[in-house]
Amino acid sequence: MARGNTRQRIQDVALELFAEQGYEKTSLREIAERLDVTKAALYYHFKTKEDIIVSLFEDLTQPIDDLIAWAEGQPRTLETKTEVLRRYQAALTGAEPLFRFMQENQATVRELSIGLTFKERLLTLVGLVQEPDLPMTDRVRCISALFTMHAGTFFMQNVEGDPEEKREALLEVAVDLVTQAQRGPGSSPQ
Amino acid sequence: MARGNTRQRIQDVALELFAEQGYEKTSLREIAERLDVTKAALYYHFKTKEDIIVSLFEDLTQPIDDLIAWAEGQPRTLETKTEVLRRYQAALTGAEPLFRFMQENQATVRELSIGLTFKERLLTLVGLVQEPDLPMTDRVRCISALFTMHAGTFFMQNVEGDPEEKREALLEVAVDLVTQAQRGPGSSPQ
Amino acid sequence: MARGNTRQRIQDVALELFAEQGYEKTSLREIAERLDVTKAALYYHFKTKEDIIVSLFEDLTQPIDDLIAWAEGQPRTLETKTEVLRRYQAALTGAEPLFRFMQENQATVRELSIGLTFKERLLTLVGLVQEPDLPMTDRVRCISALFTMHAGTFFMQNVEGDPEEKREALLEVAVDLVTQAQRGPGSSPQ
Amino acid sequence: MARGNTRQRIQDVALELFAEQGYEKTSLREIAERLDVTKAALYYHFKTKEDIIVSLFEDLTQPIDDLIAWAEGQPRTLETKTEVLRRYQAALTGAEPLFRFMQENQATVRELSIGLTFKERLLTLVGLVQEPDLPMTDRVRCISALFTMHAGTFFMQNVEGDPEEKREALLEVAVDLVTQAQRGPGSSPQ
DNA sequence: TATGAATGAGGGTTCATTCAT
DNA sequence: CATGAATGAACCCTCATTCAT
Repeated sequence: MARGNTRQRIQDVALELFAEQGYEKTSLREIAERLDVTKAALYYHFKTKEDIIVSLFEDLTQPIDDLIAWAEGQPRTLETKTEVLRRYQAALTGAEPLFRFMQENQATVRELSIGLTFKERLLTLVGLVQEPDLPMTDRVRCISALFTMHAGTFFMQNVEGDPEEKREALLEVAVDLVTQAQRGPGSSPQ
Repeated sequence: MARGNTRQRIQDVALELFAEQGYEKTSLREIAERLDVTKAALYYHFKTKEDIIVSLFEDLTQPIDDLIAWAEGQPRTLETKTEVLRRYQAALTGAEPLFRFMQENQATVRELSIGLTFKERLLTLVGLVQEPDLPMTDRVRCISALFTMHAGTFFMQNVEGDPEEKREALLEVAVDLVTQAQRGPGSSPQ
Repeated sequence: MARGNTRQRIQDVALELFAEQGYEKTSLREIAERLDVTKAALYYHFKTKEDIIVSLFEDLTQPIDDLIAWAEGQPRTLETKTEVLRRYQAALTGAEPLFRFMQENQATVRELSIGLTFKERLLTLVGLVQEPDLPMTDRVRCISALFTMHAGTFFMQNVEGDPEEKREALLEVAVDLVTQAQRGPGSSPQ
Repeated sequence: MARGNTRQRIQDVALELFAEQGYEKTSLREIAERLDVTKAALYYHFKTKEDIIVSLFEDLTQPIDDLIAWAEGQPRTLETKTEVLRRYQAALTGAEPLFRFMQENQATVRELSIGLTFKERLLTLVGLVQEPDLPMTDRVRCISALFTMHAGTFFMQNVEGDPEEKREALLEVAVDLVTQAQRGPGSSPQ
């Protein structure tokens, strides 16, 4: 019935299963069965199992690269930084299963070559919200800001409360951390 | 030569390989080969592959349970909370490979029954550094504090600087976050 | 651009690959890719993979059948025999890749039904250069004559020397063998 | 019942099937079934399918290396050369299925790394029955001598006659060729 | 304490082939 | 003439696990 969109359907089902059970524990047979096609059909659309996952990452990488590119063209003000955090959270929310998968399968992702690339991107992002030559404490604050949103997004699901409210709280704390780092040493509230 | 310590050696090698390559990608053959014994020998010491990993987690769980028990017997002052964070960081540092493994193989750990248990423990820990009925923002701060140390410990390896200094910075930021949360409602715009 | 010659191009590429890697190790995908068409396109020109190889053999069989037919119409003199060897060598040289393929993939060719046919043809050829009722030694000489050219053609590539000179030497030795067999029993140099 | 000899039995069955159907067309399933064991059992004894075939070749290589070593220690007389041929024929006869396999699966063997090695050995053998600086014709005679026995051994099965008698005839012709080459240029009966 | 030998299930991958368009 | 999409069968291989010794 549906046709021409098989590639997309493979990606969807694969992501769902990868996120649910992990990459290694998800077999191509499983993916194929859920799509009601043969394993061999998958190979018409993707050269290897790894190719499937890599294709998913490419879809993810783009928004982040866009964000980095945008930020690099802006003045490094608090407003820009806040906006970076806001957009990063949006990206996280928009591609939640993928990010969840990435967070929960780092050991796998690491061998994917794209894995390192992602860590680099995260470091780049950190660089964009922090001033140069900051004391270590403030650099940690910036890293913490990103992690708060990153990990928090997933961990907070175990916490009761309105999702929207939780998201806002995460962003607020992250912005707060970056703000404190912005003021630099000596200005932390006594 | 060495004798009676085979069980321990299996655990050591297993942890090392699990942390390096992930649980699913590490085969018993690999572990056995590195120990220069047969796969069958492993089965003398552990009933299944999962048993090996579970045994590792038990070694990890104890210190955290001790920490929780200790904290529950203390007054919930800032000093106590700071000490909780300090001790948690010590636990992290002392069992780094295991924590790293846990962080990078969540998808696997999740199915281990012990996995949920660990998330619960982390939530308990969060509860111990936060006052009841805190506004969402401050609850996020407490979560963030733990995550900062947790993820930071591993991520900071990609950042230049003296390890000791980095550790201290992580702790400081974490304590800072808890402190801010401590002041609780009334000090943040209500 | 080129048109109508696709069938020929398939044969060319197939032969090249079969000769290089063997029949079983050469996939239709490979052939198709090298021609920059789809696998399905091959099926427009050939009903099966085996059909491709059979078509190649047919092109080869003809010259040999012609040679046999010609020889059967000649008096069985030394001149005729020499000419048979000369023409056989010419056929070998002219269709080198195919003969090489045949020599190196006998196990495959054997199941091709055409395979037996070829061995028969070779035996027929042997019959044409040998007198009836020859002693075993002289029959071996005739077989040896054919083999010398056959295998020699390929093996001699590993030997240094001018190709033309090598070819002539092969023919000379083959003719020599047949000549010795011609003289029959009792005449071999004691 | 039988035990401890499984490795040997695998080799036997594998050789039989490889010789009969070719290497690529013989599946491990087939080998396993014929031995009434699981495919996995094969992998206990051999690391890969290729390993099986390589192990077969090693068993073959030894006698030839021995022959080469022996010949190199002898004076290069006609007697020695005759003995080389005789022993080579003995080796051929003793490991017939393997040689047959090798002859009929050259395309496969070629990629086996051991393949080239074998051609080298054959060239070495040729060197041992020929004087240095022989004219091309006589070098061809020496090559022809080896090929006569080599290919002849298998091809002669299609020829009627007592096997023993055929074998003797092959050897006689081979010795004859080497003898003619020995006398060198100018001595061949015109 | 350990090993040698084997198993059953399943993994990812490739192949020749088909057929509607 | 040719392609895009898919299939079914088979392939080699690896794994966790077992058990007699």
